[in-house]
Amino acid sequence: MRLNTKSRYAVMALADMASLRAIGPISLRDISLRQGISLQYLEQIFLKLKQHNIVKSIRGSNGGYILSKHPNNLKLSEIFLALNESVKTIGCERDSKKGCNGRSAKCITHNLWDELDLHINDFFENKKLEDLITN
Amino acid sequence: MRLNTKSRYAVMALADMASLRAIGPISLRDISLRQGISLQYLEQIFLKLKQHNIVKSIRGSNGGYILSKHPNNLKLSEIFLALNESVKTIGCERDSKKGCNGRSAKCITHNLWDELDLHINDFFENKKLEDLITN
DNA sequence: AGAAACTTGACTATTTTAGTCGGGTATATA
DNA sequence: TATATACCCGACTAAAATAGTCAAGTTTCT
Ligand code: FES
Ligand code: FES
Repeated sequence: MRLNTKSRYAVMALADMASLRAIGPISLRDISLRQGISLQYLEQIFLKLKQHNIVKSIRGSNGGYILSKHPNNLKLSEIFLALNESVKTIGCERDSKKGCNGRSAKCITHNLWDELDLHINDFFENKKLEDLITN
Repeated sequence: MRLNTKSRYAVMALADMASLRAIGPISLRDISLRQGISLQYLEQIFLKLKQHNIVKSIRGSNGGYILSKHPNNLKLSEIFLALNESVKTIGCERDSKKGCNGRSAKCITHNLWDELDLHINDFFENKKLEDLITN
């Protein structure tokens, strides 16, 4: 069970931004250099972050991105949501009438995976971006 | 972030066995039919479960598998361990001197993933197989 | 003897991941 | 206004992981 790099890099990049406590925009190029993440990969990631209003973009020379919210107010769950990295340890399609084994009823372990998902989501709900840079 | 089918099936199959509360061995063929899991895939899974002493095998006709422990005493973490399904959401190699970005220091998010791993492992440590069949 | 059931290694199709490539568009500044 | 900087975005791809299947056993019960 592992996290994908997009989600990890997103958190890394945003933590990088937050730790600067900058006023103006921060360019992806700088984040790329500081964090060792491919610039073009960062662009993919920030496209989604922008669509979910986690960052705002400023185009053109001297442009870059700024955080839409104060790090104290940005839950990690919002970041994961933006990247479609849903926690879905479960086997069955969530809305389907059929269970994970193609039968109609929920399987014997269904509730377990539901609980696990909740447990993991709790973690992300209770972590703020600020928490990453203050200790 | 998803669980692989081997781990899910392992828990399903063991829960199936536990819920029978049988005295004698239970054949994979029966589990396969009841739970809708490929017999040959189950064989792969039970090989590992046996190697980790979670089940014992009885060969020959009327053979099958029996649980090595009472379901009340079998933590889910043991099952995941048996299938090498370690929780490793982290980016860097755990023992390496280098961080996830190839640099020497730990990255800004390293502690976060460590905490997440602990959080998830807690869940598995505190769940017993018995918990799946009593409610 | 024959059937049931475990044992094991090798193989493979599919899917997912982790990116790269290439061509844009917008804007600050000289 | 020229130019460099930096965001924008769809398409593509190599590599790895996943989710199995296949084949050829061995053991033991009846
Ligand atoms: S996990 Fe939902 S039916 Fe099996
Ligand atoms: S996750 Fe350990 S150094 Fe980045």
